[in-house]
Amino acid sequence: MGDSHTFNTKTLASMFALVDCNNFYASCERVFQPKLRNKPIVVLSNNDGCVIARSNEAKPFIPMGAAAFEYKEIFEREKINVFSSNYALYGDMSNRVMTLLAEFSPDIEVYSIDEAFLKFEGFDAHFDLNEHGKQIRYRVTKGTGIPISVGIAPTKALAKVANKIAKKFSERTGNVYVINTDEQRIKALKWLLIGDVWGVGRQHEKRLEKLGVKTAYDFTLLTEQWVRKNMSVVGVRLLLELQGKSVLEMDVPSSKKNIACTRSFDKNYSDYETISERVATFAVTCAAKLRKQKSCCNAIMIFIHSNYHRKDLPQYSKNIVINLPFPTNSSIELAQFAAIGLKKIFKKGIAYKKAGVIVMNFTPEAIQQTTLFETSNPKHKPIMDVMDSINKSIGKIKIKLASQDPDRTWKMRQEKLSPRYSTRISEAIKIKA
DNA sequence: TCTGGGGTCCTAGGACCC
DNA sequence: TCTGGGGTCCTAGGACCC
Repeated sequence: MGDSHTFNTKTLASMFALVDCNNFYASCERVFQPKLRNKPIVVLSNNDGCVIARSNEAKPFIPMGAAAFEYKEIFEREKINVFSSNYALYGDMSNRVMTLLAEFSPDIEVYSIDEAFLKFEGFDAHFDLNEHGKQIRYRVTKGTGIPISVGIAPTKALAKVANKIAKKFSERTGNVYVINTDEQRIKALKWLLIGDVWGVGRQHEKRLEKLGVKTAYDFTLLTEQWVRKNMSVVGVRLLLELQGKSVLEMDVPSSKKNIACTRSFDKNYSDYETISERVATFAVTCAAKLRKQKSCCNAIMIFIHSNYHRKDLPQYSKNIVINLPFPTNSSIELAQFAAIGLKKIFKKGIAYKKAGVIVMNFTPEAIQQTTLFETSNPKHKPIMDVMDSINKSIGKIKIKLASQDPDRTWKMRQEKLSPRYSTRISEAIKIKA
C-alpha cells in the first residue's frame, strides 16, 4: 500500500530532475578500458599539476586537488591509474550523454559538462517518478557507458539534494532518488550538512554555523529577512527552494558573457618574448571563441602571475583592462591590444608561472556599429573566416599570427594522456575482424 | 622541478545627469 | 541649525558554481 489513495488522477505540479555523471572524467577514461572497472583512477589537470577527478576507489587515498608530485608514491603504492586530462574526449562524451537525456524531456538545461536539469510537466499522480529515473539511468548507461545519478524533486535545489542522496546511498537507491512528500523533504534536509548545500560556500557556511545552523533543515527555519540581509536575494531563492517553493526556472542557453583563456606554464618563465607569445596565443583563442558565438568584445583583460607557491621568489601579480575603441573579434586586433596591455604590466626579473587573457563586455557581431574615426578593420573579416574554416577542418590550431611562435606547438605536460578514442578515427579502438 | 581553468550573479558606492 | 532629491550607469569586489 503506497499513499496513492490520497491522490486522484489530476495533473501534479511540475518536477525537476538533476542528472549528473558519476566521477565524470574518471568514468570517461574507464569507458574505453573496461579492465579498469573497479580499479582506482585519477585524472590530472593541465600540466599534470593536480588531481581534478577521482573514481570511487581512489577517493579514500587521494584528496580533491591533491598536487600530483606529492602523491606520486601513493599512486604507485595503491596502484592508481593516472590520466592526463583529455578534454576532447570528455566534451564528446558529454554531448552523447546530453543527447540521450534530451529524449526524456524537451525542457533540458545543460548545467555543466557533466550535469543537466530536466523538467517534467503534465504527468498524472500515478506516474512513477522513481521508475522514470531508473529508465533514464538505464538509457544513458547503456548508450554511453557512463554511470549517472538522478535526483527528482519539486524544485531545482531539492533535486540537487535528492541527487546527493541517490549517490551517497547508491546501494539502497540504485542511484535514483525522489523527494516528493514533505516528510521526505524534511528527512533529507536534516541529513544534509549546511556546507554541502548547493549555493552555500565556505563563507556562508562559517557564518551560518556560528548561528547554530548545522543542517539544510536548520537553514529553512531562518527568517527571510535575515537571509536577505546576509546572503542577498540568492540566499532567499535558496531558502524558498529548500522549503519546497519553486523559484528557480530552467535557464535558456545563452551566449557567454565573458570568455577566458588562461594557463599555468610548465615551468617559470622570466623573458618577455615567451610571455608575449603566450599572451598573443591566448588572445587568438579568445577571438576564435568570440567569432564562434558571433560576438565582438569591447574590453580585454590581460594578467600575469608569478608562482605563488614559491615563497622564496619575489611575488608579482598584475592585471590590466583595456577598453577597446571599437568592438572587435579579430585575432589580429585582439593580439595587438593584448600586446599593448602586456607591455604596461610586464616587469623584469619576475619568474612568471601563469598568464591569461579574458575578453568582456560583448556586443553582437551583426549590429557592430561603426564609430566615426576608429573601427575594426573590415578586411580582417574574410581573413578570420578563412582562418576559422582551415583551423576547423584541420582540427588543431594551425594558422597562426606572426606574434605566435610558428615552430613550436606549446607543450603541456601530458605524460598520461589517453588516446582520443571517440574523436579521432586513427585512435579509435581497433576491432578484430 | 612540480600545485587547474573556466564561468555566473549580486551589491554597494561613486560618477554623473536633470 | 543648516547643507535637495531623484534617477541611471558603471565598476570593483565578493560570493558562489563545476
